[in-house]
Amino acid sequence: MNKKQVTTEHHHFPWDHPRFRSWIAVARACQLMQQALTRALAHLDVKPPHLDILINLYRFEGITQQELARKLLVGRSNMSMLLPQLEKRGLIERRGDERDKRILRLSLTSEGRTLTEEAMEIQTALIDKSLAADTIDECTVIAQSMERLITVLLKEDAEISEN
Amino acid sequence: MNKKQVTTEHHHFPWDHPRFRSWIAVARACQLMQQALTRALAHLDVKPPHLDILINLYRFEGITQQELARKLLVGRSNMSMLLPQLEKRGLIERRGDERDKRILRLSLTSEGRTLTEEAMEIQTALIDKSLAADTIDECTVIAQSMERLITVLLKEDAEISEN
DNA sequence: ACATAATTGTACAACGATGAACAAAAAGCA
DNA sequence: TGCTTTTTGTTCATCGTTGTACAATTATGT
Repeated sequence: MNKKQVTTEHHHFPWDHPRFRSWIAVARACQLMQQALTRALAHLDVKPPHLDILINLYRFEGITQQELARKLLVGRSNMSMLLPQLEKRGLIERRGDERDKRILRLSLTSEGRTLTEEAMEIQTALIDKSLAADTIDECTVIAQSMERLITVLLKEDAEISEN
Repeated sequence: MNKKQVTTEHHHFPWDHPRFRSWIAVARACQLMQQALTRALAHLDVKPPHLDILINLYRFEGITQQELARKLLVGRSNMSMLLPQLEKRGLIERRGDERDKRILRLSLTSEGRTLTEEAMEIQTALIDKSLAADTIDECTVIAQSMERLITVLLKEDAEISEN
């Protein structure tokens, strides 16, 4: 009994499948992290989607709504819903471009920048605590694996959009 | 210029922070995987939340709605919305427990089991393709890291719920 | 036993995300 | 130049998820 009889395992059930198990863990971890981040940011009246936007404006000043939506992997209509809210709160500015009157260039106000820095510190602290048991090497393995996966799936998306 | 002047890097920006970068990649990968899975399952008229339910009923026959919600990290009301849909489609059954008349015990019908097996194969194939570049060892590193993270955050949740 | 608290599932209102249809502007092309 | 196509952003109807309030049932404690 219990001897290794087969070298090519057949994985009758998905949860016996190493990649499947890994991915399930990744998905659950994401869900929990999202919930934890939502609570951690609540006192700033900022939710994860808002923070995603703010961080990208922090990095890429003058980006357009379209580019922002593409980076965040959401639809343009989503930006059309969220950005006016942030604008009314005085966190961001939307200025029309002179050369191309279709596009709106986005930037943080100084209050927006301050709030973003606060929120990023909270998020960084949460991530740090959650991954505290991992070495930097392990983090690098994870990052590279996920970036490969992102590349694979984005390439597929592009091919689908081509029709 | 460009000489290494500091040995203790201070990570002025989050995106220079290894753990932060790793986590951002994880989150984006999850988003893309969710979208890809939605498309891959569309022809079965099954969406990722449905599949999550079906897989858990496949593994844990006779589970209650409460337990199911806890496993899936969603609210009970969510189950109250989704399960009747699956029941009307003849994929699952809900039977009241005799000893405790509050709870409903869930199980798959034979059609539900068949559909679940089909859908799991699709999901497994997608995961396999997406993680094809990773060795089993790398997958194990990822799974262990994520499971540690899940443990950490679940423990926090429990402490918060205690009040 | 009885009253109170906790658990389980449901109903509903509120919020967020999505995709399709639309208008305005720019680019491509004859 | 004029016409069509593409790009950019908005609006709106729809769907999914959440949290709260509620009813029914069970557990707890005196």
